[in-house]
Amino acid sequence: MISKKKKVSIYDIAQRLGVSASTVSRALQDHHSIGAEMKQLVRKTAEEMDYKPNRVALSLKLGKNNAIGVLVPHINRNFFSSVIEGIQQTAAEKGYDVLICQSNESYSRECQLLSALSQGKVDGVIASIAAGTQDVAHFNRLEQYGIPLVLFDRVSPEIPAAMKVVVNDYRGAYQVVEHLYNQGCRRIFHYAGPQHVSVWKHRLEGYCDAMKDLGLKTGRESIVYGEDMVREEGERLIREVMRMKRKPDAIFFTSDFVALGALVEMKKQGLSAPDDIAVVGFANEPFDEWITPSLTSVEQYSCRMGELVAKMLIDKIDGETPGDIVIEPQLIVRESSRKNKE
Amino acid sequence: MISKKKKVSIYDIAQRLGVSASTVSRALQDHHSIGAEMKQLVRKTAEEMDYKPNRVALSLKLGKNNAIGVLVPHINRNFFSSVIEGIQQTAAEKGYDVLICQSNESYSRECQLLSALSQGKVDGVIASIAAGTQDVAHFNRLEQYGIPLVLFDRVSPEIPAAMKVVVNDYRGAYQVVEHLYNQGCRRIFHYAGPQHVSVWKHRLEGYCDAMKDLGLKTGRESIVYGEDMVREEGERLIREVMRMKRKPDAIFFTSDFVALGALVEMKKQGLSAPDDIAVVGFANEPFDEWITPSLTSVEQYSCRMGELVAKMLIDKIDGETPGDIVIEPQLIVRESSRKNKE
DNA sequence: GTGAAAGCGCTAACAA
DNA sequence: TTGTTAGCGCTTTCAC
Repeated sequence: MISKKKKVSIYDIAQRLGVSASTVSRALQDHHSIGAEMKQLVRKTAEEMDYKPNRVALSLKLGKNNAIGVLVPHINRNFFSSVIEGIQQTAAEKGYDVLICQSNESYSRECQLLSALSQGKVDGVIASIAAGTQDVAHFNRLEQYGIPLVLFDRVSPEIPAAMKVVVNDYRGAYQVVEHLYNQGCRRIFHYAGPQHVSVWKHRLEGYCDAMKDLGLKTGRESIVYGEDMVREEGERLIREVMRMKRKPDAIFFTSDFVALGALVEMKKQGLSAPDDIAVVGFANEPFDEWITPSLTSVEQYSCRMGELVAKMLIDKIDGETPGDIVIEPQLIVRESSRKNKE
Repeated sequence: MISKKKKVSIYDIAQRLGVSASTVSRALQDHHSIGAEMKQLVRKTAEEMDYKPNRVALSLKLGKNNAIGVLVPHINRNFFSSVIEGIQQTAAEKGYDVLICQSNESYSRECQLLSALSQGKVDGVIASIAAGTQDVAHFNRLEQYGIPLVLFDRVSPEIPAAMKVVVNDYRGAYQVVEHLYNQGCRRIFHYAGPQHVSVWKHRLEGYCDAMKDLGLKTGRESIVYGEDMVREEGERLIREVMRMKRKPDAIFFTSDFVALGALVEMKKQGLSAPDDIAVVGFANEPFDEWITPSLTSVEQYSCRMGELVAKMLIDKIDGETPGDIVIEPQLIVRESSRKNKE
């Protein structure tokens, strides 16, 4: 390997030109106190010498990194990678770098990562809380260090200083039940997620209220609590349902993946959706429209969510105090729940 | 908002303890020249004062960032987000931060981002070349600045200094053709991607060689060149195929998304896969096994790829010179091409 | 075993 | 219009 070229600094330029470093610095910043010819000359020389400003030095000096940290449960999940895409987009436009971390849904990992993010590399943090997290004190600590925090999707009321961007999960769930009701379903079950996670809690509330408002009963049997929200849980549920004397005529899953498992198992068991049991998911994963039957779900506008959340954080970094945002979700009706063919 | 607490530095600790900053620094690093009691005291005080080392200052001083830059065409694509997940995992284990950028397949954006990544924030770069890129000089420039580069998946032979991690696309494609041949297909078409992208070029080569070795003809008609490799192109292709006098009995798509479009359009046109036309994709996207018929594809071990690529870059940063890696892909046979029911 | 001082690359008072 | 200087927070030689 040939010589690793020494990086060129403003001092090198200054020396070559016989001026001081500050002149070079100012010229490069287009400072008004520098003459046009000088600016021209400096810029030309910088170009020639292939000068690149050192952003680390800049950060240290200015106390500003132009970087934001993003902490999510998983990168490789359509919802989160879409949000990240949105964050990236907006951040890049505003000149911010994006530092990515994943908690793997683990509380201890989340603590570690937040602590690392407090070590001065980022100007603010965007996060979505891990499923394994019950105590959120570590998030509040961030603000103590003066690092603005914006939460999205999985939020907590116990982090007062954080701004929030969420989907109206309550409304989304409510609409799902209404839709199922309109399709003629009356015995509607709900597969709920762990209740310490905000989104799953709100969806359950939406389900319960809608059922009540429509005069439908929700009993012990009609609400099932999931754990990891993976495909296998959906398959398991269907096997359980097969053993029930009074089967549901619809199941509203709080996750597309669990719903997918259910659809697969239903096929295996000779049950049809929507005719035997209507099925609805949540999150509108891309595969929803490709599977058979295609899966009714709730769109959360994840990419847009990322854009909003990034904009909100950057505004906060700039000293503004934007308000929380609630995104209205949209029910996407597909084959798995459409009984009235119109 | 209450007072933004001033960050505590080693000087604050030193002052409180009536010792010098260097003592504190050394104590914190467990330097041998510091007495056990002193170390103990410093650590306790640091804890009490909630001291967090400033990693920016560290970077500047040491000339080492413990950060790597990742530049991909799109974050929100299963293949890339899986690779990123793998990169993240390994990087985190080795104490590296991960900075994410996306080129959106655009050449000019890729140039900009690489230039930004040369500004001293990262110790090395991992990249996969944008589809819009023909000239790769900007990648070679990185090495001039002494920033190690590792390419994955979409690579180029014209970037000599970069290490590479790729899938054996040639073998993957070759195996697809063999498989289709064994299923009785003889008129096998290939939907190829833009040929300046390495992976698509190699897949085409594998296809051509396999066809030749098996004594099958490949004519002008049998190779179709795609552009953006999206669903719609698959649908379009099937409509074109409908107009042909001699239809293919199999189509090997170089992308699962295009294959998906084809399957959808085939259903609409009343064609069945694999009976009328066997269909194979590439990349083994998660939805492949959920759609009907399930889609035969080629697994690329993307998450593992991310781990390897991160390890390789970090080794390179540490001054080692690891060799290129070729991952052997695996053909996953599913309904869309399985004619002999065994 | 501990302290003083230089310096990583840059900016921004303050001087001239 | 330009130069001098201090300092962002840290490590590390060199001295004691």
